[in-house]
Amino acid sequence: MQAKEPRAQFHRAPADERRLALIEACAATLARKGVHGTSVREICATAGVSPGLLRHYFSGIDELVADTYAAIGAQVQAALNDAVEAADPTPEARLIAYLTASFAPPIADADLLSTWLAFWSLTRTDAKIARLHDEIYAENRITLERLLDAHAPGSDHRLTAIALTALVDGLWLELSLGNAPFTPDEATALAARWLAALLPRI
Amino acid sequence: MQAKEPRAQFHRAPADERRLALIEACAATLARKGVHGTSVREICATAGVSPGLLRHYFSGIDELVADTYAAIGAQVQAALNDAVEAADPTPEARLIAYLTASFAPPIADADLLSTWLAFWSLTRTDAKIARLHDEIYAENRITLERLLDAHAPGSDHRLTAIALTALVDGLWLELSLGNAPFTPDEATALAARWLAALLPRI
DNA sequence: TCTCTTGTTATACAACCGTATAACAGGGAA
DNA sequence: TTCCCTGTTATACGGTTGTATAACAAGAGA
Repeated sequence: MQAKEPRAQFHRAPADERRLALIEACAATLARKGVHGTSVREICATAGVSPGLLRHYFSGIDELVADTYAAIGAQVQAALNDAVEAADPTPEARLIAYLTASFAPPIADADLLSTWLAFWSLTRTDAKIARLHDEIYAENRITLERLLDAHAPGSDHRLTAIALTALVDGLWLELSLGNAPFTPDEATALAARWLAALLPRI
Repeated sequence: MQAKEPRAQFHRAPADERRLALIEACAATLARKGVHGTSVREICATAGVSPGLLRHYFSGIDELVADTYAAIGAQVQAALNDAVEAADPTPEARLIAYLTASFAPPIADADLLSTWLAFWSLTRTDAKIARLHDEIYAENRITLERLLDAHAPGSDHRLTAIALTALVDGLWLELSLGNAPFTPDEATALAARWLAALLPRI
């Protein structure tokens, strides 16, 4: 004699709220389970929602992943901008703040890196993710070039921005990947040193 | 009336050869299809072999992926060492050769990066991959420290090695990810500049 | 030429995948 | 309080996943 299970209770949420919850669950799942372990069912379980609901808000899992990349990218850029605004208002302090924010929370975060790595790897497979990657990195580069121009007006900062981004990314990567044989403070000092080498005092 | 298909022809290969073929097929599949698209059947199809054979040489797909990481890691390290040996025998030339080899084939390669990104992302999920990552990066760091010590004996090169590795990794990443707004030559020049800044002439 | 080992294929299996569909019920509108 | 819309759940489907198993045949040894 099998008693029929009653249908689970639920509550109706505003569309924005549900979309955000699914995006956050997607990011968390990518971080904790990797690309391989991220499925519709896993994401929806994390969001505390039945699997079918995903397709009520997104055309499919690929769209959710892309939207998640866009959201996380905007979130990182916002954290970088916050660090700049919180710094002393001199051009140099703002520049240093932008560069070294990557070595402190919320950017130096193991889960964020895991999610980011998943996106990087998808870049080679998924054309939409690749396009988002280009947009996100272009915006980051433009912001950095603007800060460089405020500090040392007039010259072309394209290569300088590339050089700084590469070092910061490399340090952030090893730092957040775990077991890195250096501290955030050392990373900060290296970034400042690289900046000084690239922009010698006139 | 269905004619029974005859069983496919095959030839028996030495164990080493088959293992290598499967490892190469695994790397190629990770590069072209990503983690998501890499399955037992896909790998074996690439290797031109029936799906069951994978488990004759490896305990499962996870072991094959780990062995592939080890093989690719050794291959990269060998390419770096080759570049050093091909350089002029001065300590400085050997050091520069080691650093800039990442911006030329076979290391600056889109497929290699794709595979490498897949491994990076697995680092957070798979403990065996994480251990391999630590070993590979430790060996890379030790080699670099040795080259640094030959060039500037006596001092502690731990942080210098970290700084150089981070910049080279960051440049290699953006370069191989595609659409990078800089050339391999510019990357080489930046690496040399960073080295000069870190090791000022006495 | 024949035999025997074993590398290889073929097939089966349960579990999972993303998606489609229909039944249900939460909760605002009347 | 009642109604009705629709956000949500439940279930089903075909396809794919990793792995287990048995049948087969390649090719070396006798």
